[in-house]
Amino acid sequence: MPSHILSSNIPDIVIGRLPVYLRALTRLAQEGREVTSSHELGQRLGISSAQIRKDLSHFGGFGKQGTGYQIAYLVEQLKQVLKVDQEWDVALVGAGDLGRALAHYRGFGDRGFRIVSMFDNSPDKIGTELENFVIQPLDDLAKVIRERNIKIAMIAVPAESAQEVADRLIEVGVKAILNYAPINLNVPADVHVQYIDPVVHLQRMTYYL
Amino acid sequence: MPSHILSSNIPDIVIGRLPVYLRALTRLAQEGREVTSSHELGQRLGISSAQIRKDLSHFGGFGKQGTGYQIAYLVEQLKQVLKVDQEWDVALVGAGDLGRALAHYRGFGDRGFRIVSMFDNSPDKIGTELENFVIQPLDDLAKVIRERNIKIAMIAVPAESAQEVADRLIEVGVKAILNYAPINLNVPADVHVQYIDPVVHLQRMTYYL
DNA sequence: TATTTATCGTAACCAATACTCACAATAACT
DNA sequence: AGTTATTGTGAGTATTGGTTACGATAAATA
Repeated sequence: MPSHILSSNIPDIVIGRLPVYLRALTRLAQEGREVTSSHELGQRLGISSAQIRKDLSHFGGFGKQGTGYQIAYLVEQLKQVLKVDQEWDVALVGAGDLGRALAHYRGFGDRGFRIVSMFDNSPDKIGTELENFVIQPLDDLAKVIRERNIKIAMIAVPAESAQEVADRLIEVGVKAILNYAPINLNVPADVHVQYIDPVVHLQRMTYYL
Repeated sequence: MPSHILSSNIPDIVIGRLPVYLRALTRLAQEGREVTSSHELGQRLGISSAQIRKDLSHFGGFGKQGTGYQIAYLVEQLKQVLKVDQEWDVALVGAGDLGRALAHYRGFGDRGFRIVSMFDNSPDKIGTELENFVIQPLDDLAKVIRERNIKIAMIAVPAESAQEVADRLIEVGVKAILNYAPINLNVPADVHVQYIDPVVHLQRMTYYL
């Protein structure tokens, strides 16, 4: 077992690829495959086989020379590394079109996440039932998140209120935020943020057209 | 004017930051500000001022020593660089929860994009009116995209059909794809893809929790 | 059993590059 | 005229990201 497992100096870019590997492997498993190789996986993902082997080797030797990788086993190991071998409770703030689409999305459950509560401050939305929970007022946010010890939240509110929502989330212990609001958030160093802004993503491509 | 403007060897990572600068600058303008500095912008975005100046210098000198950057002018210039000083027609494939949320999203118009047609293959969705267009059958995809010369598409269909949809889009000339389906797409080198998978983004953070 | 083929894990290497630092140049303000 | 603020960029550095190569191992085959 490599010593650097604990030292946590593994490049972010490597961590960033692991979920993609995991997704592809899960899909392979769904297709009925039991074994794969770094070559095959690389081909599917447009990544060199060496890169994949090196990335994985940061966390241990998951394969067998001559044979390849047992898919089920590798999936299990990657889930452990990414800490998604458990189910995380997630709070969702904002019940607009996007918030509701996220609430309906069926893809969270089997990949490690479960939306357990949803907040909005619009009177006509509060109290509405959606999936199996009720939309709660923003004022209950602190209480609920503290009680359930929620560490992950998704922000789907307008840009104007996003920073304030983030501040409140962080104050009560949230450490990871998936931000759909088209604005940069200022957060302490120990809080992680991922941004999803379709326009930014589109604008990253138009340059090359 | 630097000579390397044309040579197009500007690192992707730099291009990737420009939309974020643009977004922050637009916001500053909305707040009524007229001038800003690399320091201020950097502080807002958590980036060093030197980095911002260097990024911008790839494309020309947009600021004034001693004064800073005229926000309106810099916005205009960045839009030009990113080619979003025009409005791009975008096709949207998939009219599920997510597709409909995207169709309703008001944030595209003023940032360079306009969804002009929407496709689905479910009989009960085809023909439905949504915003100001009618959901069309997938079989019309080629015709419409060719006619309108659409270069950008968003994919919001299940993983199973995403690759096939991508293939059809590419065949009729689409060069940029924003893929919401949780699967990797195989595309030719001249086609650009950006991925949005909330679960992948969440899994990139759980590692650090 | 010996040989061939497939594949992993990793050491060594290389090159890109990403970012910082420092400073001259310039503008505005006092 | 002097002070302060700020840009644009040249130089330098460290990172690091990725490739290549190869020994080790496993399975298949002759």
